[in-house]
Amino acid sequence: MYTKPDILELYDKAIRINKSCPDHRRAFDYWMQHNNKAPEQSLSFDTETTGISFGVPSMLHIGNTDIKVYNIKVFGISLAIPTRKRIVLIWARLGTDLFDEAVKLLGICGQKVAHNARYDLRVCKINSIKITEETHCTLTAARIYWDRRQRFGLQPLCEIICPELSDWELAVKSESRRIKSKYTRAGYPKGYINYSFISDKIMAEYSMIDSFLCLMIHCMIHPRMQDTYEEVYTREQKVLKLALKMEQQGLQYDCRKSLIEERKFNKKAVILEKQLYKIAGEEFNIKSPAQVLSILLKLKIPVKLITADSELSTDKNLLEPIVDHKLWKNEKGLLFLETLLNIKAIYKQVYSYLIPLRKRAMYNNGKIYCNINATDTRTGRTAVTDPGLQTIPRLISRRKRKNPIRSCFICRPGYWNYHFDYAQIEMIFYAVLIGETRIIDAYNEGRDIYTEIAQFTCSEEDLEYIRKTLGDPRQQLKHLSLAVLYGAGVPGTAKILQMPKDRAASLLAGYLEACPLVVEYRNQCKHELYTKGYVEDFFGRRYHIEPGQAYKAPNAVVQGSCAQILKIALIQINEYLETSSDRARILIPEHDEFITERPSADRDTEILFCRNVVSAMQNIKQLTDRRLKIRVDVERTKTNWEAKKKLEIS
DNA sequence: GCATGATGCTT
DNA sequence: TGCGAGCATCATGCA
Repeated sequence: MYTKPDILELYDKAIRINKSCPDHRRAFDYWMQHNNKAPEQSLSFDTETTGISFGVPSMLHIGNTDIKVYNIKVFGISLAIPTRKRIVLIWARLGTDLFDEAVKLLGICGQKVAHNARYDLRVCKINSIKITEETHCTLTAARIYWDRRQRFGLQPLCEIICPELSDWELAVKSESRRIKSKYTRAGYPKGYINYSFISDKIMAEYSMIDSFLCLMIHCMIHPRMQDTYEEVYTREQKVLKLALKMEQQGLQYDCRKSLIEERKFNKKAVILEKQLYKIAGEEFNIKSPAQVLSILLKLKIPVKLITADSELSTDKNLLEPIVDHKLWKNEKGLLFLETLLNIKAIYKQVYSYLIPLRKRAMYNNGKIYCNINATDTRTGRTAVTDPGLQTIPRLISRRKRKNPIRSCFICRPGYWNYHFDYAQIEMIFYAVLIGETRIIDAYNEGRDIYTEIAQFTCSEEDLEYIRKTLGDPRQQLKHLSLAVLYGAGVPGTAKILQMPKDRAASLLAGYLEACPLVVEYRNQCKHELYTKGYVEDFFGRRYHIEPGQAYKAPNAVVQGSCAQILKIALIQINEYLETSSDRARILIPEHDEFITERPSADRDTEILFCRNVVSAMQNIKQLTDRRLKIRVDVERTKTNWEAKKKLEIS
């Protein structure tokens, strides 16, 4: 058995930087003054690394060669260990005895604490550092305890908790800048310099305070988590682990197919570019809004056509109607706009998706890894970054064709992918929230809610107008309903539905008149914001919003509640998978959808698997309490995401 | 080199 | 009076 005193003894023999560091003295004083009590057998830690991207090696550009460097390496660990009488801070650099002891300590005793634990746990895993106990995350706790309006890096948190200690990272920041510019001047490539270049003295002062603050924050918040937010907090703890697991699985990506599509797009783009320059009479940078505007003005487009909020703009939503409804009486001009929109759509596909995704996959044997951020958003939604896999296009805009990007995401050999999608969950939650029984009833009886909404909110005249100028009324009413939920006013409605303001105003007025509960709920929110300063979601989680921005409240409550449901579902699906013999895995969450994979098997077990997942998604107390059975659509594919087909399981 | 604005993709 | 939550790209202006 390894105990704390061992490392403390070792520490006594090691460098004693804290004796001479004023920052540390201030930190100790602060701790003693506020008499913070740390949980028994706890310690906080922080890892210092030489790189920050996961799954993607950093690239060094040296001369004409690109060199791949897998450089996410721990080069140091700092610990803050509370003992009965004092708090011991340790900075241990890779290669020292102290480092080895620190690693051992992480592996055995007591409760661990880290700020943004997901990151540190990931780093430790990659570097084969074992962390046995549950790790608490101060970032997660801070997000829950305060509200989600602000960022909660360690420094901003410090401003809230202990402003007198909040300038501890200045030295390391300025040193980092100094070294970077020195090496850059000497011709070293970008990204070559990291914190491991900084002297041990400065690094130690910085890093020890870092983990100390983390411990202090934990001591302050954790008891309150247990009192008030136990359910929410333990849920986030579980999701944290699952996010880590999903991040490390990666998604299969077909680089060859991607490259082929890329070339097709580029070929088209070259032709279109030539056409565009010919019409314009000169070459210009199509990616620059300013240059596009000047060309448009040169072609003498009526200024009011491209004006939004009294400012000139080249926004797609502004330009598209001009082409679609021939609002500009100029054949050449319309051709210009049409070509421009097509080129921009192609650029989007190629530069935002195809190229970045392919590059990532190429360096990782056809796998794409991402960051799954389960806590760090205002409403508690899960965000996926680096790359942002939640925004892969469904259709190519303007052409309304199936998008080739989705066909590049392929199933692993021998596996099927299953997509589980909550049907219209946000609208239903909204209906429940405001008590709109007409929508709930329609949903429960299996009717389409937007068709229903269209019937009781629109006059015949409006419906006729929509049908004539915009197309399918159901789709438009869906847009309108969501816009209302998001708090859009007349200008917003006009923009979303691409109609004149007076028409939008009457449509919106009709909608609100037919749904008085919408207005009533908005007023209720406003009242709560004025009296209490926050609104609560179905889980008792609070959203602090300025009363002046009350229009944001309904959306926060709905989106927040849905995010919680998704998290509960994630945990329950995982629980099922762990007990089943399916060898199935959750690949990634996408707002109101889960993508999973499972080895191919016969139809019976497949249906059973789907039913179990679906029931894990439906059997949620907060749903059943409200007599809600949210429909879950299941789709499956054995090739790629674009080819997925609906699967009936009932 | 960095911050900011404009734009566009998702739900 | 009012356009929710995200992420990613590129151009531009400033230091």
